Amino acid sequence: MAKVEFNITCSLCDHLKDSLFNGLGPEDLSRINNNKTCVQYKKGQNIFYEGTRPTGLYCMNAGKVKVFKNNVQGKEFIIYIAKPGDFLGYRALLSEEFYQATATVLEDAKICFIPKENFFEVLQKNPTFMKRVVKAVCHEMGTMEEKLAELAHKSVRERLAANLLMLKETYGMEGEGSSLIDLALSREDLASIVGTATETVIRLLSEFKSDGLIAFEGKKIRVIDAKKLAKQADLIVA
Amino acid sequence: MAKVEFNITCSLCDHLKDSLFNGLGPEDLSRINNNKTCVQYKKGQNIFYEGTRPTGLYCMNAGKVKVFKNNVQGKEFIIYIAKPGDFLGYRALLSEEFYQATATVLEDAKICFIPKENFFEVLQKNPTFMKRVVKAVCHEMGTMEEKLAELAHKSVRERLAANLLMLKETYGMEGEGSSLIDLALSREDLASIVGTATETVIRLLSEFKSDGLIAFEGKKIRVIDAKKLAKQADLIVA
DNA sequence: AATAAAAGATGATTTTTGTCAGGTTTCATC
DNA sequence: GATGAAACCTGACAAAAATCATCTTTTATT
Repeated sequence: MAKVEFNITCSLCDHLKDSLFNGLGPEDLSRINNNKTCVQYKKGQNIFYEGTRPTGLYCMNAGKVKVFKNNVQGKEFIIYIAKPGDFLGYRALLSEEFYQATATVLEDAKICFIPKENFFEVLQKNPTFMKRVVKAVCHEMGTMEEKLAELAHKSVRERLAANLLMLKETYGMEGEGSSLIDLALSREDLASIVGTATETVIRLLSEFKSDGLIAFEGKKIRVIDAKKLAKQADLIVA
Repeated sequence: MAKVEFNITCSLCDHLKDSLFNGLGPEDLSRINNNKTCVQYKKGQNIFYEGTRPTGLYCMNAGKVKVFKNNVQGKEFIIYIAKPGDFLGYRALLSEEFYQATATVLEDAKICFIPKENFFEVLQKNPTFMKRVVKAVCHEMGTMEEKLAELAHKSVRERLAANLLMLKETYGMEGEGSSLIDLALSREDLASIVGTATETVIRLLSEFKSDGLIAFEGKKIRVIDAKKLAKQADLIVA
């Protein structure tokens, strides 16, 4: 599959407002813009690989990308799912380490690549931007701490419920009293998010479905009763 | 218990070399030094509480502190253990959020407090320092990603072995062919690190002991056979 | 030193979850 | 629209780990 390039101007990007680049002065933004390369990726293509060295920053313009680690037996654990406006691969770039995870396209994506020189240049010249990045990184760390504690002490049922709610928050399209998670996730991917076996996810999902908490809509999941789902997540055993 | 203050000069601090303050110019360092308050804490005392707002940065001079989250049933999960030279509470400070975890003294500690104004002042005036902090934060994030994947897909036995090795790396005092983990951890605390029940830790530890992988020395654990322990950790089931 | 409290240990039991094996359905491709 | 592959589903079973109960040892406190 050949790389399909495209172009887009940062200042006109639909997702600038959701991105950390938002608020950058015209000079800084054009420095980013003039040095970036934009590529279209198909579902299943890889953006970067665990164990390789980062050479720049990826910024999502369209689609969804999963960032995951493989364990010895080849089981995946999905660390996060990137959506338009998100940065990709900044952790390894900023810690000056190799990538510790692999990024694979879940839904056809358009992603811009900013060479590290240009990113670091803007970062160093612009303390406000630097501060914003630090704040975002530390916030992200907080959600990871949350996940750690959850993984340590919650049951699979609770974690699945909690993750469905989290996905709803991030990818939910609100309907009348319900919300569609706009993300074509396989059961296997969902299992890799929750940290469990695919079969277990399947069983629990159909339980949630028969209890009227969720519904299936093609490849997507609709959250029908967020309150009951929250009860399942919170270990408020009643 | 009354607060016991003490004083120490940053530039003369034994742990400056291990700290992120290392490399700071004399002017910046004295700004930190002149505004800090140093307090001695006894085992069991709390440094900060989940849900409260950070007002500055803690910097460890002596002792050990655990940073943990409590779940609904009161089960602890220990996110990390801070040692001399480490910063404490910087995540919530930099993300401008409430503390998401509680910090409690494990071994009598001396901890300096730097008001956030002064810390931010130095951070903003000194891009090199800022860069060093970002790098450290992102590195820390990497270890958390590692932990997440481990928690998701490894067995308790593997996680316990992996954590013992990690503790050895950080707190190990090297002896002849063995290494003492210089940390007075209760079985309960160890369980909170691994993310399991206390009884399970007790059982596995005594297995490791009878297999000659570790030995007990008072409240501390000596790693006798790191290689075999690594085999237990890696899921190289052979 | 006596006592209480906390930490550590062990056994029995139950629950949860992973694994394996066998199905069906869905989807993409020729 | 046939074919193969991938995804999805279900049941049976085994393994891992949590829970509960009880007991011993260690540590702290009066």
